This record gives sequence, C-alpha cells and structure tokens, in this order.
Amino acid sequence: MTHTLVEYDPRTLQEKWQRVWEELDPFRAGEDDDSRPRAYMLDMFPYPSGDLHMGHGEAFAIGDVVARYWFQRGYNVLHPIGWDAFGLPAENAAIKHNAHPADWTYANIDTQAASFRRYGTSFDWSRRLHTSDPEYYRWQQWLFLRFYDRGLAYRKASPVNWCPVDQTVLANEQVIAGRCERCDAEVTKRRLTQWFFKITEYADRLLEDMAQLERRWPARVLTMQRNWIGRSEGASVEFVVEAAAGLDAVPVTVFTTRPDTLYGATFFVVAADSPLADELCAPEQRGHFESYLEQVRRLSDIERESLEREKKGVFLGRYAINPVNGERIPVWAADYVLAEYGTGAIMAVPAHDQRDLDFALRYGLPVPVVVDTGEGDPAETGVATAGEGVLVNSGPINGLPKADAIRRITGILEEKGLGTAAVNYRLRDWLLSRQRFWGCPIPIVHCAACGEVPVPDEELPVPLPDLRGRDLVPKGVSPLAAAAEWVNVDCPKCGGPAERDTDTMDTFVDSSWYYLRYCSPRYELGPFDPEKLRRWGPVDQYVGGVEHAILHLLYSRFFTKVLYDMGMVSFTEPFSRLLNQGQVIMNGAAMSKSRGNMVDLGEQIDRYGVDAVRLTMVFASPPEDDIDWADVSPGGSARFLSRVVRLAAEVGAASAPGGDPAAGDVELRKAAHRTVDEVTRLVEEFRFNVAVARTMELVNATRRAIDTGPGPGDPAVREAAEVVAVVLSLFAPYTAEEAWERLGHRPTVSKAGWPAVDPALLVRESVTCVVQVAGKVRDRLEVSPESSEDELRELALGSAAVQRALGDRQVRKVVVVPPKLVNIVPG
RNA sequence: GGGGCCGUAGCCCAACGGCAGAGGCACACGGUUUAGGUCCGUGCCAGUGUGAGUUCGAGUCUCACCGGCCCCA
Repeated sequence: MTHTLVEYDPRTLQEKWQRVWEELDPFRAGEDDDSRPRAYMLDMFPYPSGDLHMGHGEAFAIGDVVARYWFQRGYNVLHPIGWDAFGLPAENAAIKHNAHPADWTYANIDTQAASFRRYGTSFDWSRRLHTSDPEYYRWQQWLFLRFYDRGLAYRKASPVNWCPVDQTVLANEQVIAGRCERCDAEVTKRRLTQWFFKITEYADRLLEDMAQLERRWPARVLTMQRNWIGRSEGASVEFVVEAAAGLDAVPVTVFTTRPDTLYGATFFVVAADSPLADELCAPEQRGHFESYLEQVRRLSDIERESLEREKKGVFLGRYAINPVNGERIPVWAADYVLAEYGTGAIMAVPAHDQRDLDFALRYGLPVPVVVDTGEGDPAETGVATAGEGVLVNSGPINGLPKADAIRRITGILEEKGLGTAAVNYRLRDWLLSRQRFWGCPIPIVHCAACGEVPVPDEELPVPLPDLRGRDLVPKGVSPLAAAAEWVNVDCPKCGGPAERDTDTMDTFVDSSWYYLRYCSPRYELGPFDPEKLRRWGPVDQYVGGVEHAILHLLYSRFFTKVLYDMGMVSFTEPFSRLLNQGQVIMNGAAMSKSRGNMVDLGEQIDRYGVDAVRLTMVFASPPEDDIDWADVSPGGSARFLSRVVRLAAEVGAASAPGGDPAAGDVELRKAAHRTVDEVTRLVEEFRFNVAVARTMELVNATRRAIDTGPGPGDPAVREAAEVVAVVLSLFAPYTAEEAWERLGHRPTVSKAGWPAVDPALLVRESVTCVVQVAGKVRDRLEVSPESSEDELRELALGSAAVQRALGDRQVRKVVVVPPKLVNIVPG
C-alpha cells in the first residue's frame, strides 16, 4: 500500500507552511478599494502573562474558525490582534527583578506573538497594537479629556478597598472574603479622592439597548448585565433628623422601593462608613460609634450585603421624623447599608424587609405590620413578609393593595413636597483611578490657583516616566508621585507651579475602545479614523470568555454610547454578536498550579501538533461548554489528520485538478455535497463539533471509495478530497494546506473559496419510511420522497408485518408524515 | 432564598415532537505488516437522572423531585 509513503509530521508541516504564509500574507484586510462585503471578527485580546495557555488555545481556535469561514465565503475580513499590555503583574515582576515593567511585558508579548504564528491564527498582523504603547494611550488620554469636557469624568471622595500591605487600592473583584487576593492581608476601607466615569448617567440606555442584542448575545450575559445595573423603581422620601445637643436639624433623603410601607418604618439606618453617619453622630455616642466603625472597615461589601451574617449597628443618639405620621424614630449606624448605594441611608421597615427585621429583633426595635399578606406576624416568626397584601395601620392608604398603595402614597408625598417618584440603580460610577505605575497616566494637572487643569491636546501623550525596580515598591501613593521631575510642571493655564495627577487608569479603560482603534491602528489625527470605522464597525462577531460578561462588556458598551453621543461613531452597540467559549479544565476542575493539574499548550502542540490540538478544541464539545482535557483525545485527532493527508496524496497521485466531477461516482458526489450543505449550516450555528464529525464521515466515505469503490482516480473522489481540504482549512490549517498541495493546487487553501452545493445532488431518490403500529416500529418501506399521504397509507396497511401486528384489531386512526413515517393506531 | 443552564453507552458528544447513534475516545476480535503507539474491517455497550402529564408518538414540550454548574442575594 502507498500509505506508508506519507509520513504525517506536524512539526515539518508547520515550519513549511508558516514560511509560505509569511510570504503570501493572506489574511491582511482589504484596502478601501476592496469591493467585497466586509466582516469584522474579534477575539478578546490577551493579557501578556507568560505564554499562551490552553484557554487561549480554545478561544482563538474558535474565533479562527469563524474568520476563516468568512474568508472562504468571500468576505473582506478584519481579524486583528493586539495586547492588553498594562497591568499590575508586570509591575510586580519589575520590582522582583529590578527591571522595567515594559521589559517583562514586551518579552511576553513577543513570546505570545510567536506562539500565535505557530498556532496558525488568521490575523492581520499589520494592525497589531499594544495598549502600553504611547501611540495608543495618547489617544486614551485624549478620550479621557473629551469625557472630562462632557462632565463624564470627575473626582470625588469615596471609600475604597485598601490593602495595607500592598499599599494600594483594590477593585472589589480583588477582595476575596475580606482579604487581598495577592498577599492575603485583611483589606480595609479608606476614604480617598478618586476619578470616576459617570456610567450611571447611561444606566437606562445600557438597559434599553440590550434589545438590539437579544438572541445575538448569550441570554445569561444579558441577564447578568441587567442584574448588575439593578434598576429599581420607587420613591425618594425626605426625613428630617431632629436638632439635638448643639447639632442642627439635618434633612436626609432616602430611596425606597416600598413607599407603601412608610407607616411601618420604626428606625432609620445610615451606612456606618458614610460621612453622613459621622455628621449625625451625637457627642455622647461618639465613642461607641468610632469603635464600631473600626470593625466595619474590616468587612468587604460582599460580607456586608450577605443575608446570613448577623447584622450589627450602633445608635447615634439622634431621631428622625417620619414625614407621613410625624413619628420620632431612632437613627442607627449599621454595616448592612452601603455608603455608595442610594444615598447611604434607608428607612427601616422591619415587618416587610428581612434585613431590617433581623436588625430590629437583635436590638429590640418594634415590628409593626402595615401590609397584611395573610402570613404570620414577622415579630414572632422572624420572617419578613414582602409579598402582595393589603395596607393596614397606614392612614390614607389603608385597604389598598400594594401596587395602588405605592401609587397613592407617592402622589401624596409629591403633593406635600416630601418626596417624589424615583429610580435607583445598583450600578455605581466607575472608579478608574489606580495608585499604580504600569497604566495610562491621567492627563490632568493640579494647580493651586486654577484647580484641575486638563493637559492641552497638543501636549499629549503624557508619557510614563522611566521608573523601574525599587522605584515601583508600593508606598501608599502612586509610584508616579515620587518622580519629582515628572510631577512638577507649569500650569497649562496660568504658568504657575503645578503637579501632574499621579494616578493611572484602570486597565479596563484600555480595553473599552481597542476594537475601534483596530480599524485604523496607526491613525495620528484621533483615536480612530472615522471613515475607516464607518467601513468596519461595529464588530460582527466577538469571541471571549464569560468572565468578562459584566465589567469589560459593560464598559465597552458605555464607551461606545458616549462616542456615539459625541458624533464619533455611528452605532450604539460595539459587538453585534457575542460567543462565550467554555473553559479548558482537567479532571473535572479548573487548572491551577496548586492543584497540580496544569496542561501546557506548548507541550500539547509539541506532542500532537498544532492542528491536532486545534481540532480537538473545536471537536470536543459545543464551543460554549467546558472541555475536560482528560476526556478528549488529541492523539485521535492527529491520526485523523494523517489519514486526510494520505487520502489527498493518493488522490493527487491519481488525477490532476480540473476534471469534471459530473463524470464521477454519484453516491460519493451526493455525500460530498450533502456534507458541504450541512457543514455550512453547522458552522454558521457555531456547531463546530458536529461540523467536524460530518467532515470525518466524508473522509471515511472517500476512503471506502478509494479502497473498495471507483478508486483514487475517480473525479468524484477528487471532488470529495478537495471539499475535505477546504472545509478542514477552518479547523486544521496546516493539514488542509498540505492536502491541498498534494491534490495538485497552489497555495493557499485558505483562499480556495467555499465549495458550491449542487441542489440536484441533495435530492434523494428513495427514503426509508418507518411504519409503526401503536408507536412501535413494525416495518420499513423504501419509497419515493414524493410519495403522497394516500400512497403511503395504502402501502403501510398492505404490509404483512403490519397486519401481523394488528391481528384482529380495528384501525382507529392512521397518522402519515410523508415520506418518513406512518403510524397506525388500532382501536 | 430568587433566577437560569445542564443530566443520552465506560468516556466526550449527535439525534426538524417521528427508527435513540452521526463522529470520536477507550476496549475486544480479525486482516495488512519484518514490526506497530500504523492502516483497513468487524464487534461491544445505553432506552435518555427519577416520577407524573400532554400527544397517534416524548431524549425533545409541561410539572414535581434528585444531582451538578452558573448568576444574583
């Protein structure tokens, strides 16, 4: 046999075809004169932490299938790559090795870029960008200033998570059970003046525009975003805290979703760490309050909001007046109300809110019922009743059901000027300052005379100073503050002495607009060329992990809307479609060094070859499911690919391109055309695992045709082999290229074009009709696909097997589904 | 506590409400081969987590329960 003549050596193939692809550069996006329809495929760009890992392997294999399919379908495809290159790990590495964060970052980027090239991803390398390049962050600073101009970037004092060991603020996600995720120190709260983006101003549009994404984004991502934004309707109500012992009366507005329960408010709670608590505290309670506050600062928000934890608080020695009935209710400071949520103060209605009830029972506060829901008394059961019911003990709204009561009481509050209908959001403004070095500097100068002064556009970028090693050790303020030469500047406005803002931006800012920059990555007149963006935007297909379901995707949507309002982009949603791939796990658990179950992508590639690894990634399961690497078989994929090359070699040796397939074996032709038809649909539905299975079937059928059918020289065999090569170019580009060459074609198979389907070859001349009696299969008939209902009924009733099964029973009903099925229902 | 997703052979996964099996892994056997971690072929195994319901017909639709995962509390 000839098969021993073909050695499948992935390493040789990879080296051979990488050189050819470098030469041909087949995936460069077309220029302005390109008349093909355009398509924009984007993978979430990687963070350069060492080399690519298994997760990258899966995500980029999936994205590449989509991009390569579009190439084959004749689209002008934009499929760029870049790096999310700022971030803390580089800074830590720089401190450890007494180096510059850029050293570590760009070395890793080079490593990953080389790995991507080996992985055969169909990128347009000419558009590569790194967010840490001054050419990139220059325009980020420019965008920041436009946000600033519009009042969407502002500074305010706010309590933030503070790690006393690392001496820096932490994002909420970096606080695990009250401890720093990196050094395990207990995280405290600190009040700092920080920069924010006013994303809350866009809360409603972020919600409303999700209508555009329905059925195009995974439903769970949309749900998560809705929950995160957390819109709730209710009322703002003004309570007045009475004057006391040398302290003035203070009006305090609270938000409530249940204004109908106002008559049931028996105490008033302010967040312990809010300035309001400090302001309200009566002198005689000061000592208790301060020691309590110290405890509260140790808790994370997640712990504070938890229902399970016992709620604690301290009386502030003041009373608030309930505006609807004039009752005096005590004011407490507590930890279960968050300073940043709403106004940081609530009216507590213990009978109808579980958290308020827990608190009331702990401190012996009254629990009057104002909504009769027919359930037990919360004061006795310990269970708050939040459901539907009729109002009681509530003056003018007595007897009304909940919804009517809410409307009525809101109207009364508005008439009397005590409150108003209001909407509240769980979403908070985006805290973007970081006391870190390796990020985009905030282009603001602080002048004693002029205050905040934006750096003039023509002076951008504000570059990072050259700090390295020990300069970067955390000291409680941004490392930039120690760079005196950099910090001290003349005020752009008055020319007097001034200082640069020393914080850098959250790296989520970097990733909020990179997809726009790809359209014109070298543009020097703005963040992007509006003409190019009009041509390419928005992203047609975005691929990445579900871990970015909220933050990155929400921030990017926010940026797009702001830029839309500025007239800079013409669309309001950046990513028309989203696919979340699953994770690659090992033995049922996420890979981690501590578990010792890491699988290295490079090692897998060394052992099985790029194509076998890529094929395994897409064949293992539907893209959104996790892949347990212990369950799959890259070795099996490699064997399949070697069979493909051998098949192509045999066919290439027996015939040359350009024959007439119509002269070939018709059964194989039908199989090939059916395969293309099905694979087309499957790829468009992201059902890559099934598409690969169909391709395997065709390979098997072609093998049989060679060995026991019309032989390798048959034109249908060639046609099938060519279909296999083109289809496989989506999944296993090296093998496909080699097969294409062995079939006698010039490179590159990636531009061969998607095979056309001949509809005549999809028609079957006979189909199997299943005949059931009472739902059980009793006979099978070979019939024409055009058989009529009557014909099939006659045929079925005439079947000997059917008659046997029927016995002497009468036929009550015959269900016919032409041409596949007849079900005879006996009486 | 609320919401959502998922349970099909030893394993990963297919199956417009219509014959439960496409593909692969593993295993066994036969053939090819000097050899086999090659190739070709054959075989093997579940009645779809459990229990009801709708239907001529349910893996698929409905409800409850069990188990697992995710999000929000």
